[in-house]
Amino acid sequence: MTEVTGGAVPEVQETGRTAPTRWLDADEREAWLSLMRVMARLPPLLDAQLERSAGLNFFEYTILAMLSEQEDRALRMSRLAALTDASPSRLSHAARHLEARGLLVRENDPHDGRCIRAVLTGPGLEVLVAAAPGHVDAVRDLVLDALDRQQLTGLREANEQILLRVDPGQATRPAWSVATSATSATSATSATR
Amino acid sequence: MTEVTGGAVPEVQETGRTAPTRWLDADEREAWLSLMRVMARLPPLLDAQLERSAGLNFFEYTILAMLSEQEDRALRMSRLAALTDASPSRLSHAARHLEARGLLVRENDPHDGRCIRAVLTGPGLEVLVAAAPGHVDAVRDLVLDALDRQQLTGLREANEQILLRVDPGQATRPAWSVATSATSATSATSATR
DNA sequence: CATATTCAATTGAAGGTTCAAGCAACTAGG
DNA sequence: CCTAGTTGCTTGAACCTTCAATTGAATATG
Repeated sequence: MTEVTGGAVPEVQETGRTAPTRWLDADEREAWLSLMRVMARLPPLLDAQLERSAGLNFFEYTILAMLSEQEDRALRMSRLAALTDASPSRLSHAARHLEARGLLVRENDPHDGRCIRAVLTGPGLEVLVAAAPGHVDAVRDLVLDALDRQQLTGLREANEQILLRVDPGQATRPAWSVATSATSATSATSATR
Repeated sequence: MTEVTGGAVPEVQETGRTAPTRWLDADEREAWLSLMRVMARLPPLLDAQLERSAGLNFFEYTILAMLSEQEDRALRMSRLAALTDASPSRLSHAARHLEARGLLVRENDPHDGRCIRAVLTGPGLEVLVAAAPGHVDAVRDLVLDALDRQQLTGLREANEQILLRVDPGQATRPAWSVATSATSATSATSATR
């Protein structure tokens, strides 16, 4: 069988070059394992909650939330794809579904014939507003309320370091400031102030 | 449009009950957003690296890694599903693919006619061993080497708190101890000590 | 011992994501 | 201009995951 992560093992790399390959020590393994398990278990739970209570999956919810945060409730598809961490193709398929349900419409951009603006409809906003509280509660129950302020900061700091590697361009971050969180978006609800 | 996360908004819950719904403050939003983005971007990158270099996806790699950590290179399907955070169905489909490629075999468990033991084959171990270094390098590049020891601990602590909520039974944790990380497993390679 | 229930695993269909073209509309070079 | 190349988006096929239904084996109940 195997003792794990101990000795260095020269091995062929992806590129074909040889390298030492540093295996993981105990701390690194525990940290990596915990992240793997969160990544595996959390998204299905959020999906399920939204699916049950609003007939949306997490990705569809995020799309509507992003649109609701815009002043004109609209975004170009390419920008929307970046904000939702989705490929153009994935967004295009999802937008077709949402459009078929009347939750958004797509229209040509007058400034650039190539671009298409996705616009949140009234019914789309209604569905989002109805789904938001349950979703926020789920995020609280599963994530935020499990952490004290220090742990919250620790989580954020680590994840932001990781994002520097994983998403070097930081393409997905909204330019203006911060207001990207899919959850927050939803408060499109009431607080118009 | 919307100012976000500010005011409390009475709203109907999933269960139909009324509740205040505490929106997210700035720190919570930033933390949650960073986690969402890591969950969205990291898995595809690991998948792509493994797919290119070994013709495996992350899930298939994890299956082989889990098996390689066992003394007899075998696990019952249900146990394997728990260890890999997968549904029985998902594992069954994946096992069929891996078996078709000769990387594992499934045989009846003599102790319980209902159970099936998945066993890693020689070629399966070879594929895993060939894939391991590149995968570990990717995990280092994208995650571990982005963090100092304190951040690593912070990440782990927060994720373990989250897992207490997300996976109350802790069903997926290997009983014996720690050696679950998919990455570590791979060192089945050399270190037999 | 017959029957009902639970458990382990599989199956096929439905739904979502990725991948590799492909099609317009814009832009730059000659 | 006009041609070549780039950009924004869509499409269909292949792939993977989920969901509901099913089989067979073990266990519990009367």
